[in-house]
Amino acid sequence: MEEGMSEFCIRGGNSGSATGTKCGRWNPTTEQVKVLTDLFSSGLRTPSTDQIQKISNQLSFYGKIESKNVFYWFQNHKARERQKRRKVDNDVIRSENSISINSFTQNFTQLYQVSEPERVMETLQLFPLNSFGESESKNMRVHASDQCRDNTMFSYTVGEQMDHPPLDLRLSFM
Amino acid sequence: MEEGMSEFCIRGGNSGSATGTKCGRWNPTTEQVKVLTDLFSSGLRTPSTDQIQKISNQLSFYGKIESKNVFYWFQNHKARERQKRRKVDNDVIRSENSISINSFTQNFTQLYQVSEPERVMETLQLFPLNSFGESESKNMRVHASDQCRDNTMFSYTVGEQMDHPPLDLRLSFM
DNA sequence: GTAGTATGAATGAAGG
DNA sequence: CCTTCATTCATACTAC
Repeated sequence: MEEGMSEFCIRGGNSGSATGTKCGRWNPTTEQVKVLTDLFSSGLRTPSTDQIQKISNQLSFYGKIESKNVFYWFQNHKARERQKRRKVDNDVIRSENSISINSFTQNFTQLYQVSEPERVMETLQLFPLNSFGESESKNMRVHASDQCRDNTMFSYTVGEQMDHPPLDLRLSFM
Repeated sequence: MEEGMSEFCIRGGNSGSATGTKCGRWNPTTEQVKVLTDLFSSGLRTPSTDQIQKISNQLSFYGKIESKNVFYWFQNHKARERQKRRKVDNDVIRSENSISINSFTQNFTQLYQVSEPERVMETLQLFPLNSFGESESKNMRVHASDQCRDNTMFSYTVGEQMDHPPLDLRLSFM
């Protein structure tokens, strides 16, 4: 079944991300993950094809990557963020409601901290006209227009350790 | 990437599962494992969010647990059973190719003991301890169609014609 | 204390 | 978007 695995990727510029393993699937480097994460926390959630292309192109500097990897990354990240929030919320609710057998153990149960308080905004210029506050209301989903592919301009620059060209995702027609 | 998920667990109802150690990750008690295993062998393989919540809630009687633990448990258990079965199948094939016939009894049992009826039982009241009865589908997902394509604002659009058909750009770069 | 194994957690990749 | 599968990483546990 798995004979067709094939493909070794030497992981050229890998710098400590994961154990350099033979990969049949994309294994992002830490830099790639950082950039993607920054983009995400900057509000980018569903990049357009153009943006995907540009991001992918830029990230290829750090190692092998394809557009679909970027696409999937955003899909997964978004979905899991949502899923996590949902599960955690429910857990908190449940634990508040339930009797809690051992009292104090459950006292400071899930502090959880859904990561990413914010702390970003290094040098990202983006969204000329859209707040991207990432919802804060737990059970509500309806925030008007999640983010309508409006982010026409999306310029990203890493401030630290510049061994790569700055990411500029301006769309073509701008 | 780390969430701040450390915490420790006192392992409330622990009764001999493992050496009670401080844990950075969930460490199920024997009772919890037993219940989960029972559920699994009853045919439950992919519990819904609702079921996960209930199971988790019930299992919290035995010790600290979160819903994601239940979720992962089922994911892993199912996956590993499948994995095991796959391995067995391969062995069977191999042995069939090489030596053959007389070992078929053994292979037979191996092959067929794992298959299962895939039925979902919503009545998992194996736990007489809590009476909660409401099955509130609190998980309602508004599914607000946040589909705002390009024509969000300027919707004076000519006629009915959208700019383009609802193309799925997923395949464009694969 | 090291190796090996069982298994919790995470995530890339799809499918629908 | 949501769900599921496959693989992999990380760690608790056991045996030596």
